[in-house]
Amino acid sequence: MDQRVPEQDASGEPARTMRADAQRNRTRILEAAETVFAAKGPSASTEEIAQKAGVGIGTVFRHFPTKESLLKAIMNAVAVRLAEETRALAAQGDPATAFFTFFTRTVEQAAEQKTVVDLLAQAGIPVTVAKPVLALREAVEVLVGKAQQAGAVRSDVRVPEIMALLIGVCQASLHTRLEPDLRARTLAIVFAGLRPAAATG
Amino acid sequence: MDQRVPEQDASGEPARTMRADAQRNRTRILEAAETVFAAKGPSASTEEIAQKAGVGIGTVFRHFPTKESLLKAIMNAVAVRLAEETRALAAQGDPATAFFTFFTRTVEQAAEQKTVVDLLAQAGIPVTVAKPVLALREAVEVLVGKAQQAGAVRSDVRVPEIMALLIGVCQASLHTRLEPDLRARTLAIVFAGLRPAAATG
Amino acid sequence: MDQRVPEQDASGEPARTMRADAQRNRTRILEAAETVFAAKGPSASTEEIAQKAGVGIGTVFRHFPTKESLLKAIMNAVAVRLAEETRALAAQGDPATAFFTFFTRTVEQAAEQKTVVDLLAQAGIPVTVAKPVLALREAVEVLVGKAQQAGAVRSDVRVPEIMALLIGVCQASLHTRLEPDLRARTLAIVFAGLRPAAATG
Amino acid sequence: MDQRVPEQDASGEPARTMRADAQRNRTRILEAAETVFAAKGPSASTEEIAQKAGVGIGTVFRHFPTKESLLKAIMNAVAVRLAEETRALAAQGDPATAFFTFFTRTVEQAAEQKTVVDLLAQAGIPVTVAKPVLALREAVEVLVGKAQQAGAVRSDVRVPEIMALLIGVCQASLHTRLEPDLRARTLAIVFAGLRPAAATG
DNA sequence: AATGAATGAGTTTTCATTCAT
DNA sequence: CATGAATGAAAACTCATTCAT
Repeated sequence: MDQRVPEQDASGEPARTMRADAQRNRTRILEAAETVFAAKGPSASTEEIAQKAGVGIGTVFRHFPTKESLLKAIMNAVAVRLAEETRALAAQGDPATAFFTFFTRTVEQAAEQKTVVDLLAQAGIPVTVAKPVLALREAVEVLVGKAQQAGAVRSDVRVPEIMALLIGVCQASLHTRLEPDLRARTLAIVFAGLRPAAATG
Repeated sequence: MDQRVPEQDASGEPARTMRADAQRNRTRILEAAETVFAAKGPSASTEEIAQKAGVGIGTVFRHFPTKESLLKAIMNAVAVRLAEETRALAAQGDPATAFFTFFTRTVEQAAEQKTVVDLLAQAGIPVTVAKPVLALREAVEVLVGKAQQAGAVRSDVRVPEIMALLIGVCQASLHTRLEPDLRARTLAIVFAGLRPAAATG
Repeated sequence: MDQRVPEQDASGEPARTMRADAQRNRTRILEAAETVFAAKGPSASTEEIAQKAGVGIGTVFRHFPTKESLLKAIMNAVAVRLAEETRALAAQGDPATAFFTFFTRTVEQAAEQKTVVDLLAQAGIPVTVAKPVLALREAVEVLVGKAQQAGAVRSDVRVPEIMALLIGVCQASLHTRLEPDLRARTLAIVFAGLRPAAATG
Repeated sequence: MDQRVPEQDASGEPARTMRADAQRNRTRILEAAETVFAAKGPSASTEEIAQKAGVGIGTVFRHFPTKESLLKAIMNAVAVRLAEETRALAAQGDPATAFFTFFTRTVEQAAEQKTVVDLLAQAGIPVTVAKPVLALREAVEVLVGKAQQAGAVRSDVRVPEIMALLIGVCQASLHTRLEPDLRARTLAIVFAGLRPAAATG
């Protein structure tokens, strides 16, 4: 009677084999959590998330025994998505542009998503990061590497400081709340700093 | 018969004329609050602050009728301090260096002080900021102006994006927690982006 | 699988379909609240009510998100009860007696119940009263109308002043605390004032 | 150096011999308390009273060691005033009218003064009433006695029920908030009940 | 004697987490 | 498994009362 689903995950670590409805609930909770946390930050109440997901609060806690675990799960989910996008960009044509496009796009998303910022903050710390977050980090490394080979990014900069800048601008973007113009000018400075001196002169 | 103290302020707006002991307590509360908020962020409990300040909780609420008002007061206090430091730097010798010194120093402080970050976040938003925060903003403007006249900063960058970067790097610094090396490399990129292209080539 | 109870209400507005235990708790809270408020007035603490009801304080606030809402709920509950009693009296035999019986009985209850008094006070004010309180007001109107048709109450008195007197004597009764004799003499005066002059002479 | 004042009291029990300024403060506190309690009921904060009186809160507590004692003091003060007015009415011309005038006037005052109501409530209870309140009670007795001798009030009614009615109508008047018309009709019923049957027919 | 700052117990309210249904 | 009711430990805030100035 229990229709098991082989787990496609793509949304956090747990879930080995799950009843179909449980799987469905898990997804809905994650989606709701992402929306709510994105809007109100991590202090949003679990109850609200349950409501938005259309499940009882008990169900939320069955899937994620702790609020913190829920937070981690959605970070991972976002990480997976971002990593995918990043890999897609890396696979595309122009290596010189790809990295800057990624950077810009990420900051734009962050302007509306507290979650992305927190996520990136985690990716910046090399300790105890879950696999999906590491995957993101690696995808970025690839992107940067190609950009450097293409001469679009100075060869002496390394990934950690790029992540730091990415996080920083994302967070600043959050606070400056959607001022596309200002965002562009801020990015321009960072990009100027990343490009080889020759490329600017 | 009530020995009054003329109030030196430099630490928040209120307090016209205050009994000496009240003044003392107010200061201790602000210090405690700064420490605690710096360590745990604004969700730290008022009770803890009272304890650290060595006063009853009622005393905290007598001085700051709302948690938010306490938060604002310490933001202002930090702003006053930062603004003073900034002005001092501006008055000093080399305009070409002063701005970069300020930027670096502020980021270093932020690495340990959540408060500074939140404060700067406020300074970045031009809406309804208290006077001390505005004062800080203006002090930065002066500093940047001088650096531009000295040819140390590109003349087309404006203060808002500089504030955005400052906030961003401060916040990133908070998350990367005390990695002086990484911090230096991150700043190097930003500074490279700020300097005129000619200066680099 | 959640045995629902169709709700008989008669005790406040909310609660569409409720789990049996929740229904039980709701009732117990209302009873406790009525007792406690009756004894100590509306400044009694919610905690005490929770204790008397044998539930955690959280449960009280789950059912009544505000102290005020609890207060309103019990007023409504009492109103419902009073209105029912009043209608029952109106349906009974002698219209000439029914009204006076109602008046006397209500005052007797009030002698022990602060709540009833406050409730009646509400019924006396024609502004924004909840439905149950209005229902009570209407039930009284019927009762008075019949008494007037039976010639037991002067035809020129109207309901508002009767409510005012009812409230007044109830409140006085509260303060004079259980002096049945004095209560009777007080009511005698009011009743004499309500009866047609002819009936007295 | 201490200019003592022989105490004219008229405002509560304490105060044997007092420095002139202390006496002044005491009076101002009582006045402020009466205003504030009248407006907000006994739950008004002592701090507010101190402020309105223009004294420090410590001063209030020096004069009235307990909030309750302050409450009692102002009740007494009002009682003294009422008793005086009552005696004045008794001394005047028409005994048949005096009592009804007193009743009406008192109710009118009560419509705006919570204090008067609470005071009268106390007067209704024969236990442990302070002297001034007793004085009021006696003044009313005189008034009623004269009205009865003049045949304006039934000879079988006694003071306690009259006090009960007075309290009741006062309180109702408080709740019905200043509806002069309704107040008049309510009083009419009570007065009809108090007058001898013959007088009505 | 006056002042007003300090105190801390008490009150309302929220929310993560558990558990009976 | 799902549900949502129950729980109770905080947390913010109030206020009568005390006490140093």
